[in-house]
Amino acid sequence: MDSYSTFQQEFDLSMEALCRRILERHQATIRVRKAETAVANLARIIETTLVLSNRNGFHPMSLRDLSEQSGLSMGALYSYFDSKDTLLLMILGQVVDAIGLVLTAPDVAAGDPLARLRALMARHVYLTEAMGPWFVFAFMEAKAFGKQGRAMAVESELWTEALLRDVIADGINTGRFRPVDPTMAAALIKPMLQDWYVKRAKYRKRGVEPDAFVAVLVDMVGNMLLA
Amino acid sequence: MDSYSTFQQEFDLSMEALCRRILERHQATIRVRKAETAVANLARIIETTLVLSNRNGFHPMSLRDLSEQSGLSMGALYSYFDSKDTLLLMILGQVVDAIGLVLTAPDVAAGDPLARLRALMARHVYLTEAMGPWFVFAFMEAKAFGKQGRAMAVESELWTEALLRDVIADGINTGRFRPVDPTMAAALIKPMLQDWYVKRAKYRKRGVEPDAFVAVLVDMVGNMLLA
DNA sequence: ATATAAAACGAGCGCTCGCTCTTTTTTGAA
DNA sequence: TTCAAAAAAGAGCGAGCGCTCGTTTTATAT
Repeated sequence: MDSYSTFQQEFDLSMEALCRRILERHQATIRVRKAETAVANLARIIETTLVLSNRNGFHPMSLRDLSEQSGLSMGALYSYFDSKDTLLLMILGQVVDAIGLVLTAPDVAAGDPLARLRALMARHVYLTEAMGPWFVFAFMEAKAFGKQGRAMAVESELWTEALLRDVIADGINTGRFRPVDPTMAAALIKPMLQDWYVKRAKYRKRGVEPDAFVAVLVDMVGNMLLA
Repeated sequence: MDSYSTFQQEFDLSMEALCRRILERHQATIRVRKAETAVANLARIIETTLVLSNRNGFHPMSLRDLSEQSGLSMGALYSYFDSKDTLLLMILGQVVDAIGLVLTAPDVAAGDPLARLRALMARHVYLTEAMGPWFVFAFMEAKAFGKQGRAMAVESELWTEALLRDVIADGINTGRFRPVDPTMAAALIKPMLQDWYVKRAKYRKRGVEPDAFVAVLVDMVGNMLLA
């Protein structure tokens, strides 16, 4: 029931849906008026950007490469963003947007601490499974956007960590968890969650599916924390 | 006794020592003959490269930036490497070199499984503490070197993971650890170790020192694995 | 069928990049 | 003090970058 397939039904994180959100947030700079056309081409642009950037990095990707691979001309590209940096910001912004959408959705805050922790971790794994290339991009390229990008990344990191920390603190206060330092425990759980998308290829090669990963994670974290 | 300060006495990972190793490995391309001069300037070059690259990325760093910040002319720089890619390779290669040096050193393989696991994790934390910017650089820029760099990174990742996996498997076979999947356990421990250098600023801000981090890690992993 | 607006096109602009090469400075043995 | 070798210097080169803009193609309404 609380599996990846039900997650996919609950949240629409398809390329089309994500690009529709991007169009909304960047109406001011996108010069194409017909939403249908704009979303379709944004999808082509961003899909290609994620592939090329996750191969060699965003900076090495030239806009001529992007033009060639996406099938849109240089001029057409610049109908959708006013600078290469804006393209980067579109993707980063949508990642932050999706994190907020998924991790603050209701029902995460119900049940006993371990169940809530499980739900939070599962959501994180499922979210990054659905938007793998987006998260890899954000993780690797946040610093390329200078102070603003770095600050955005740090803020998002600390925010997710705080969600974990609060659940752990609750577990300790109700006596279900050992009296560990909740901040440190959260700080150590976060990188395990991130590993799912940063090293996705490794898990794929070993045949580990999202739900199997969540199961192992819950087992390990449970033993780490339970009194 | 088994602390960061004793580690520092055991392994010389000073900038000078590391650059001397780089000079040895790249004698063929480095045109400066006097070792003393070469090591001193390599140190300036690499120190500056790490600072500039970890700020905005290796590709965005121009060699004119590097020249200006390091105080060496364009011509002088090209006495130490024959291309920007070679400079990247020098740093990546020295990271791999140091991993091999530190993690295969004797005495890691003695004692009971948890002690050996502790020793391995401590060494990893201390190594990445001593060479923080090097590891951040390698982590972020490995893909910028195409297939060769990616392969190097994956190989190094799996090699370290295998060390963890073998100790965990031993622990399970001798009945000291719970019967978990050793590969998955190792796969989850690795990102916690990497977090120490990837998010170093966060831990610094919270006043967490290397030995404190190791202590928390051992506590958590111990509860994760002990029968 | 025609007019008009929307969208896509792609050669070309100015500029900065990685890299080279001649010249100048520094070094150290005689 | 001299002078040849070693090292550093930095202007200059062609290539390729991000980005623009006059033109052409496509879509839509009359």
